[in-house]
Amino acid sequence: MFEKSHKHITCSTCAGRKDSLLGVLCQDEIDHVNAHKDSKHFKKKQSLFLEGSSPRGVYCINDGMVKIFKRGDEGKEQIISIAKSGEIVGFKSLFNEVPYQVTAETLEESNICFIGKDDFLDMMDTNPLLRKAVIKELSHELSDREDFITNMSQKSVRERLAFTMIILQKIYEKEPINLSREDLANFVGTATETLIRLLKDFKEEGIIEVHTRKISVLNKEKLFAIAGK
Amino acid sequence: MFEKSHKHITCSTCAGRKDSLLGVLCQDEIDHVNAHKDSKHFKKKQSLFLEGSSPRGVYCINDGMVKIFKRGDEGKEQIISIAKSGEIVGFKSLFNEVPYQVTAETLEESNICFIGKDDFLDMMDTNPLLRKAVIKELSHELSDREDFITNMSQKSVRERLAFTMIILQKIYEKEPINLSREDLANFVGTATETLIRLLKDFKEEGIIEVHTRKISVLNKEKLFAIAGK
DNA sequence: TAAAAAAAATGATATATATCATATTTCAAA
DNA sequence: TTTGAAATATGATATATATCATTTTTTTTA
Repeated sequence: MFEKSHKHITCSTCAGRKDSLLGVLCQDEIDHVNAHKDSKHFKKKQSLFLEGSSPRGVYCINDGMVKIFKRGDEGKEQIISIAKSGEIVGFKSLFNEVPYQVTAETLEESNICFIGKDDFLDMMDTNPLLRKAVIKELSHELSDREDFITNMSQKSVRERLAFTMIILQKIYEKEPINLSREDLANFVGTATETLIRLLKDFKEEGIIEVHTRKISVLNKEKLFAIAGK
Repeated sequence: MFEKSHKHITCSTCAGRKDSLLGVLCQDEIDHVNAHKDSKHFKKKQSLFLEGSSPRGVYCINDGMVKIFKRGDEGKEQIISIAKSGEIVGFKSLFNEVPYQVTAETLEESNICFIGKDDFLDMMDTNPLLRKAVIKELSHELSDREDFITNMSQKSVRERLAFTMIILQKIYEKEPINLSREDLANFVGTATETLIRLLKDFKEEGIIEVHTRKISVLNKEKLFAIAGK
């Protein structure tokens, strides 16, 4: 059940934590985080942090969804990833000692906890498992991005849309994909109008079903076939 | 002077090491690496490792240049980065426990040392500085890739070429850029013919000078202006 | 519930870039 | 030095996709 209040969210009962980076923490550490973190309720379209600002800590999504994007020269967003419950965002720039290179903004109402930089870095120093998990996560994201680059450069928009729908379906699981056409376009890396037209094609080909903005995948196999590899 | 033999390369006299990831090692560690590593001479177009194969260690470029690329569905290469003397390649997949996601191949004759997986991971466990350096490097590369994605999706080929030339000039320093047109195209993410035509434009605009395959940048400012941001 | 604003959809058009074909130049090997 | 192969270059053409304009639908707010 969605909790709207500013009430404290308890780490030990946080459903997402187990499979997150913080799943490796011991009880002492969880207690410490729990005591020091900040629980906050975010409305839709609120930002957690902005590209160019200085990192002060990490954000732990208890409930909700967050888009991570960069702005190009003309201000157009390129969505890099979408994070949901159980995921931790904003830790990359912590190690880099540079301002955030991306912006994080909620896609829907969300409950998100904030863990201060020092608390997080201290845990990194003392907990080898956390360290390993962070390094592994960074490596994983890196190869993800390299895939993304290759897709961007070699696939058509139609192929990329199929690929993106597969990713989004994993994120939304049983729920229909619920993103604005503009966000979708900014994830695929295309113009909104082009995206809308391709979506129509997919609809006519029986690959997806659309209810206003919500999109359900009907034929995953076809998506795979279009996306390639 | 370029050393062609299979002779051992000595870490303590390796010019590149100081500013590399391994610049943080203490004397003991350097001695250990020096005793355990493998020095190898690579001819042009030899691969260090292949996408899909299992990581066995890391490669430390003493002298030479290496391209890192992925193959798209149709086998076309997308160059992700170019590494040169002093850089270490192939460490990402080490932490990921997955096969290499990219291929590394020499662009010219190179002397490259190989450090076994266990040796490297052991140092990571015992040397906090190395750990920090690796994490920082991963974070840095990550934001690099995210820039790359945004450029790919929002810039024209002409803009991307300008951007790529700026990067390449940093890599080649005073030397002219020495890459095949195909490699250049595969870095920019375009067709070879398109790349050649744009190169011709740049030449006619006095931005670059071309001697067969070697390209010198004459007007860096113009490149910046075209690349944007 | 109506009015206003935002998002989605459609249409017409322009163009950057890919693709295919062919010619020319450069390089390597005999 | 000649020969063949590979790389580079040029030309012609097709098309996917961006862009701009407008309409329709949906959502938000008063």
